[in-house]
Amino acid sequence: MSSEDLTGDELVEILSALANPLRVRIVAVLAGGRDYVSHLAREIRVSRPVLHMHLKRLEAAGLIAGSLELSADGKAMKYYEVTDFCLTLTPSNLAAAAATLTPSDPLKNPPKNSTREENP
Amino acid sequence: MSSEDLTGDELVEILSALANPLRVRIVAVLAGGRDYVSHLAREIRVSRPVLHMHLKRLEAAGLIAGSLELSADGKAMKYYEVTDFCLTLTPSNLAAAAATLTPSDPLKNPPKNSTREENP
DNA sequence: GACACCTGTCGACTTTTCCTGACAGGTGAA
DNA sequence: TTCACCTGTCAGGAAAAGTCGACAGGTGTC
Repeated sequence: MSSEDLTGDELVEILSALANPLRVRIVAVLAGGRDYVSHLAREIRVSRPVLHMHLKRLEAAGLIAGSLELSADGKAMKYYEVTDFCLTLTPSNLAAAAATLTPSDPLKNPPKNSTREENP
Repeated sequence: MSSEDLTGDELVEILSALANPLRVRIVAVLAGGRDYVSHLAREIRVSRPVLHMHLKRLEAAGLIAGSLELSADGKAMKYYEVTDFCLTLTPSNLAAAAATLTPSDPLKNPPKNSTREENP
């Protein structure tokens, strides 16, 4: 996973996934070895609902990957591990990514007063 | 500016500064050349108060630098330009940064039900 | 004087993010 | 059955982020 292969939106999603101390810590722990949700929650002292949300966010960004497995005694365990990503952030790199950004979301701008269309 | 020189908190600040489409676009425009606030606001179609906030955020993260100058006709112009940063994000890199994170903020956890310390 | 341009800040509003507590299901062991 | 462990989800509220409009100051030109 390299910086050049990403669209601007994907890059922002990755960056906002990493823009949180707790999520950085999650990635850090998983970088030391794969782990399952409940154990990870005890490891970093957070509740499982919170951890579950952050794991989903990290997985959606493609930074970690989860797999549901069955342990030796038949219990379902969801193991997560990091994907070996490598992003390089430089001004020119960001400029290239910005060129592929969604153009300022026409979905959420106009519902205000739209009196500018009659005056080009 | 390299990834290894940063503390975990600084890294999170940089990441959260970049975790926004508008701010990525600001950096992208400034990567093409320095610019002053009002012109930049027209360039990317945002109001000046909004742009001002985002510029402060980017400057606080050390990604851009502003300098107040006087134009030829005596007007005060605040020019911003990008600093040539270069961050590399990898799992091991994040693990190293996580080791220097502020330890989960003891300032904002306890103010819930504290039946043990009604008398400090 | 009025106007156009530049700089900044303030309060109020809406939206998003984050956390909590309680809930649902499942398995195996005492 | 009861317990301990595993999985997931839901509504509710607190905090932060983002946006908007109006305000303050400055300069120079018509």
